[in-house]
Amino acid sequence: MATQKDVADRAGVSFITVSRVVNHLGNVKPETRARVEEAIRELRYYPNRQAQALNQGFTRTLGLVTPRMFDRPLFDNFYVMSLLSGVEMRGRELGWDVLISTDYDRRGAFDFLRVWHQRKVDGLIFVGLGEIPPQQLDEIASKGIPVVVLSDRIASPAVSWIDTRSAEAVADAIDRLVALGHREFAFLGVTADTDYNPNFRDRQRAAREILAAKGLGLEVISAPAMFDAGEETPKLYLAGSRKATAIISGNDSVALGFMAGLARSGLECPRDYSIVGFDAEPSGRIHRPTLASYAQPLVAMGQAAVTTLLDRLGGAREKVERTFPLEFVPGGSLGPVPRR
Amino acid sequence: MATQKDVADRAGVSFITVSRVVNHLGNVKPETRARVEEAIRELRYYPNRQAQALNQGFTRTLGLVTPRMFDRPLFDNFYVMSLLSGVEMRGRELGWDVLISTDYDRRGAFDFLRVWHQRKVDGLIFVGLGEIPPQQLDEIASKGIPVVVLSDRIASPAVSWIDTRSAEAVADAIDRLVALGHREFAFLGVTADTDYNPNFRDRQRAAREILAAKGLGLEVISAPAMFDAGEETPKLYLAGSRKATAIISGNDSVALGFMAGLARSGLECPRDYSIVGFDAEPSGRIHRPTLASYAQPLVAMGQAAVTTLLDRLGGAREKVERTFPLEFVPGGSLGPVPRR
DNA sequence: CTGAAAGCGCTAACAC
DNA sequence: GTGTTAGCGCTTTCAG
Repeated sequence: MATQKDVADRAGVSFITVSRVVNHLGNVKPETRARVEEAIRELRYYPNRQAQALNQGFTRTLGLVTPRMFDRPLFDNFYVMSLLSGVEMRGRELGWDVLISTDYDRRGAFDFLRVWHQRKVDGLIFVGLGEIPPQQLDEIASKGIPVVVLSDRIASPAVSWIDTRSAEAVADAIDRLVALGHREFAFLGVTADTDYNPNFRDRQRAAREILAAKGLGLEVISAPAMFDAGEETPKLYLAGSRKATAIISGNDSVALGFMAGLARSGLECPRDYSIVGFDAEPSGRIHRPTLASYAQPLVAMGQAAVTTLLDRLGGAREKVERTFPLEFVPGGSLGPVPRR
Repeated sequence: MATQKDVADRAGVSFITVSRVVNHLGNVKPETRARVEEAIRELRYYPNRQAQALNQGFTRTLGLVTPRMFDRPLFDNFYVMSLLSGVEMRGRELGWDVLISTDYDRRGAFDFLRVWHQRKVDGLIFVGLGEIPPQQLDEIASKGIPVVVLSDRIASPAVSWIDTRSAEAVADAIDRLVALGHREFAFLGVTADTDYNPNFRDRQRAAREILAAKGLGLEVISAPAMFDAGEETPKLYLAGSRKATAIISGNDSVALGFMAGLARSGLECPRDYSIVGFDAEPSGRIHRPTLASYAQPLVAMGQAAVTTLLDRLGGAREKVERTFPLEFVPGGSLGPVPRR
């Protein structure tokens, strides 16, 4: 592990000259520079970022924080994975590494800010956090911790956020379904995730409001957990007194589980009901019928989070609120209201 | 950002006492300890890991290195995502954070070891690297860089690895297909990825050898890239003179693309051909027919990589070679050989 | 143009 | 039991 001192010895200069060469600053005679650069190459010297960080106060690392990223490692990660892709891509472009910080504890016990306090990262991107405890929000504000939240709108003036315009998409979905003759709507959610997952919460709320404005109601079918969507939500649907013909699902994976469950009871889509999801994940393209859905520019959102965070680290103080549109992805899961 | 000194001032002791309390070592009078602990809580003091790392020489962070993790951010990440899940879970359990390090450059230009050289991490887990340039292997060996490779078998005595027993699964698949009467086999690969992706390479090689031992041949159908599998491999298959009835696909996502492509030409599975994949990803369960596949214990492999790496960091010097079995996941994509 | 000194926050070794 | 000194590798004054 070569240090600046080793390089300096080899090049016959003092270590401070090495520092200048490495950081491209100060006046260094070209030939001195050349000698130093050669020594750097020979010794495969890399600046020790721990030491740089200790000195300069920043690490060029950003933290991606989520309390539940991997609690279903094999299933519902299309969403977070795509965001992570965007974060990682833009970070790499700009020379920043990404540290992943997760936790499996109950919400309250999860210290979202740990890696920042430890000075492992300079700023934080929160994903899928649901509610941030007020105490931690206060701390973010009082200490000026650079935080950008993905996929939720945070009231605190200290926290910037990036979100999608879910309500627009929900309105679009309802228009399409109404045009097909549907009048009985249900929202497919997950109990544990609905108060946890801001996307589900926003979509459900938007559906209720938009339908109410049209004089229509919204039944809510919530499985106890995302994982049970294929088992429980179909049962709940079948047990209901009146059966909605138009289903808006919190996301695609819940929708696909639901469709599979109903198929086992002989209910087919779009013959017996229509359904639309969110995320436009690849599984929905493979399913028969294909699942109508709303694609979110997740990679672009991850990239925007990095840009926003680095602006903040660069000195920008204003809160940033940025929304992205969703795009309808047609599918065979939408059809005319069944006669009955 | 409170430091040990701040805590010390508040508790009326010297900073070294704070250090002792934080690290639970040395003799500290219980009441002194209590006062210090209170000051720590009041000031929300966290040890600065940069400084600790500089001093102790380690960071309690490990690097997950892949040169191509996100170059198809939206599609073929079930595999890497699951490995990452295992790495992250086990790391968290043991108090280690995970730094993601990727690159989009051509292989040769990618400096796999950068984050280690920079002392941002203590050890590295490589995923999906294909070939590691000999020069970097030499450096790993000569500098004793702690590296564990996931999903490939590295000859270098300096590098431990974790892999699956692909050949066993290929043999099992061939047995099943032969039992169904199939005699004409093809391997579905990806040109760009075959010499890149050790899994594809191993599976193709195993298929060739096992079939040769039975006196059977293997046609190879390789799309130019993973992304083109749904466009190009069906064309290549249809253009071939004799059509294999038994297809072994490098992984599930290529298989699903292939099936969709052939369906457009009126060829149906399992009526016209049988196909088996690898990874057992959720999309294959959703597809009709369901895709027979081989599940890999990816999360467990990621966990094993962390354990192996930490053993190494703890002083273990022996190279570790560990293999995991694959498990057959039945599917409707296997059927008797078509009469023709 | 180059070097010497100080200090980032922390821990290890050695006093008292 | 507690404090002092030195130093991890680097950058930032300030000198020469």
